[in-house]
Amino acid sequence: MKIDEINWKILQMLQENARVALKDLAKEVGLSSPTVAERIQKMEDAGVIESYNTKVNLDKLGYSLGVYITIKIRFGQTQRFEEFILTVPEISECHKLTGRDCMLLRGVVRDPKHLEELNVRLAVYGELTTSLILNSVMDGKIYCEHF
Amino acid sequence: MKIDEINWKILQMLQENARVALKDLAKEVGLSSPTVAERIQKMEDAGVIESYNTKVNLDKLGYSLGVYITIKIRFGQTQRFEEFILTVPEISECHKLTGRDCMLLRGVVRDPKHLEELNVRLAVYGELTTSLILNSVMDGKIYCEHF
DNA sequence: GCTGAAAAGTCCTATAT
DNA sequence: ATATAGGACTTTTCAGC
Repeated sequence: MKIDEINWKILQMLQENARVALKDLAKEVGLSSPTVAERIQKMEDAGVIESYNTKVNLDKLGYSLGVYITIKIRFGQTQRFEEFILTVPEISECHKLTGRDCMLLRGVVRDPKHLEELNVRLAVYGELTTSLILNSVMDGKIYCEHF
Repeated sequence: MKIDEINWKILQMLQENARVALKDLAKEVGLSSPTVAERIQKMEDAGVIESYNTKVNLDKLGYSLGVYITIKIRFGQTQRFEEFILTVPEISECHKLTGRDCMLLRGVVRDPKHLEELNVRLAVYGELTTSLILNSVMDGKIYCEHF
């Protein structure tokens, strides 16, 4: 799919605020609303626009510790682990990586005790290495041009 | 901030689709549109709703390799690194973690050559360990209840 | 804190270039 | 492929409960 400068601008604005009005997008890029709507529709159909999400601040809801956990899955447990991890509410990301500790998890917990409890649940499937997020310098940047 | 069952439902629907119409939210939770609008406004003001984002599929735009990179920052380079990393278009997340290799980066590149080129730019600031994302089992799950 | 109705604003569809 | 305009729909405002 070809993304011209206008579509990059539209993508940039949608990334900044998914609820922006068509009319404002249209004004910004210098096209009419129907045209912008059509361009967005095409990007959705092509899968370039995957979804419109709302970022919830879990810290404000009492989940103040962010964690990354690597797990070296025990032999033969991979499939069972992948099914299990989908059901764990504390975990929001699970990536299979190259390297020794092949699974990387991102999660959120209320406090150290909650983390310990989460670790126990996960440890069934393999050896864990847990790191706390001390500070997120950047989290979910906007892509607005080719690089 | 107190999040009752209705607000959780609203948050859940907004996380699934940030562009959902107020009218549909209202119908789903059994309240009028103005009430739902007011509840959303309050959650925005309280910082519980942080932002409305659009997820762009970078794979479809030619950036087919996702990577996690840990970097052990050279002594004294932390601040310079944190300023630098904000300007690197390939990197979308940067977290300071507990543990030995204190910075975790998430990025996206076109191909191995592009990755090599990115690594060279980053290696100025410390020792790198790069892992490719082979498969994302889960990426950005929806939180829809207390746990 | 919620509702309902009216006003304001936005979006969609059809038509035209 | 884009623009314009009218009608349809959605959101917001506000008086009242």
